[in-house]
Amino acid sequence: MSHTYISDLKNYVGQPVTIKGWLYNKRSSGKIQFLQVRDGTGIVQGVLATNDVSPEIFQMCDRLSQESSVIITGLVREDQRAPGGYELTLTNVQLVHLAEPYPIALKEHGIGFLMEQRHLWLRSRKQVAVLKIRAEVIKAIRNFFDSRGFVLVDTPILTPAACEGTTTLFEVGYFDDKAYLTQSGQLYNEATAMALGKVYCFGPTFRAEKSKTRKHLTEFWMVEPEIAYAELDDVMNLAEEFVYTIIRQVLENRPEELKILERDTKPLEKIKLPFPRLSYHELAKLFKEWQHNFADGNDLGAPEETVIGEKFDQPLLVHRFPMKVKAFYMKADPANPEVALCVDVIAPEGYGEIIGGGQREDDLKRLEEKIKEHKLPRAAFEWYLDLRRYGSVPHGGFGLGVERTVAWLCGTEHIRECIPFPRMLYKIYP
RNA sequence: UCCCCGGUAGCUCAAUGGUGGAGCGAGCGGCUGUUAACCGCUAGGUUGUAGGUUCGAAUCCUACCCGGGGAGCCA
Repeated sequence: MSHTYISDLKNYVGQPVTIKGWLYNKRSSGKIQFLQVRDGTGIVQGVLATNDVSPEIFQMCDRLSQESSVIITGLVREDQRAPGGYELTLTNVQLVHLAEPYPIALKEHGIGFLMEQRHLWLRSRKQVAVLKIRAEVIKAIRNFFDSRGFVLVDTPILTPAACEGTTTLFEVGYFDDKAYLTQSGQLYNEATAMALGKVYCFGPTFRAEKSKTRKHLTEFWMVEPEIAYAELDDVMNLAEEFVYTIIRQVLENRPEELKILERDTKPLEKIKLPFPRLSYHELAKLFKEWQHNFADGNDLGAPEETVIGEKFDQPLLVHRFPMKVKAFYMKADPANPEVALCVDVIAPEGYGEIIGGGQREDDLKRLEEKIKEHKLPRAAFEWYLDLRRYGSVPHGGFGLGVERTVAWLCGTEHIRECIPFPRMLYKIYP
């Protein structure tokens, strides 16, 4: 049986249509009922009058519970009184399943309760809007790289050792051995970039750190481009064009969803290329001027990200951090070996670091020293060292966190709403 | 892992040492244009768990469990 989607109703004014969906809300005045039905593409109000349908159908509708699945048929009319501008004069309502009393009412709920009901919470308007924007961000990401000659290469989820050796990994059994869930595809991407030139990987990433903040998930999605023959400036240029392209595409294609989320789009509209760039030391000097208590030499923390969010209305590229606070594979700046050729992109409005990346160490000897300094198991990195033995070239790339980006664009308080089923510290249900 | 806050009806909350309530939701009834509709009635509770103080504990104390917020680390 063919049916129409609510998002297409504007093309059917004056015609009868059938909608298949779920009852979002209902109001009744005895002889007239208003059924609000959602189908994933939108919500439409159906008007049910005693004159238009049989008494059996009218009585059945009077008993409909929230989220009951229904198939409704009626004439499409334009009406200012209807939410959405269009409504259906119903001629038939078919009950598919009468829902049990629905736990999520159309009112305020606590976050703990909603997270327990995540599988049902996803049906509500704002959650649907967030998921559509997430899909748009992912589409923008893939389109950006695909249209620029990058090849999508999937890196492994199960890995034999820590990529960076610093953060805590999820350990899993691997036959008689141990394996770890990936925390980054970068090292493998360096290998594939030497094969294909420009590559990107896009997949889930796992961090077993006991982080408990609005910016952390234990399972999150990351896109990581890697480019052979690229230096830090190339990486920074790519990163800012990339972020800008995502913003423009979401503003262009998802205005309705941003509106549902009550996102003030002005701060997003005014983002322009190029983004401001500061070296770590320039930024440290600014912190001093602003009388912000910042220990020069440390990595940026949440308080610093908040200050940056207040002082800059554009994404900020911070480059050349001290080597000490960065991973072993970072290449030192020939002009000042104390700092790394790396870059973080800090989103405005306090959303923090959305990109981390830079140029990789391409010299065999220096990389061997760094592995020793960081006390990493050399044997696990022999293949990685091979990349510096056979045609080593300058190269670099970055990683962008999808949920942090979606949280920023949607203006959500917490990134847990930006992935369908978030995994967080001690939370894995549903 | 550390610091702070909380746990009372299905949900959101009130009751601050003296008879546990309201709104929403649910059930029943009313209403022909509702916008989180409205009006009336009904049901709904071992106050997170265990112990302690007290004539008397939702309320004070201790431990534990669970949740929320923040820090560090990171995307």
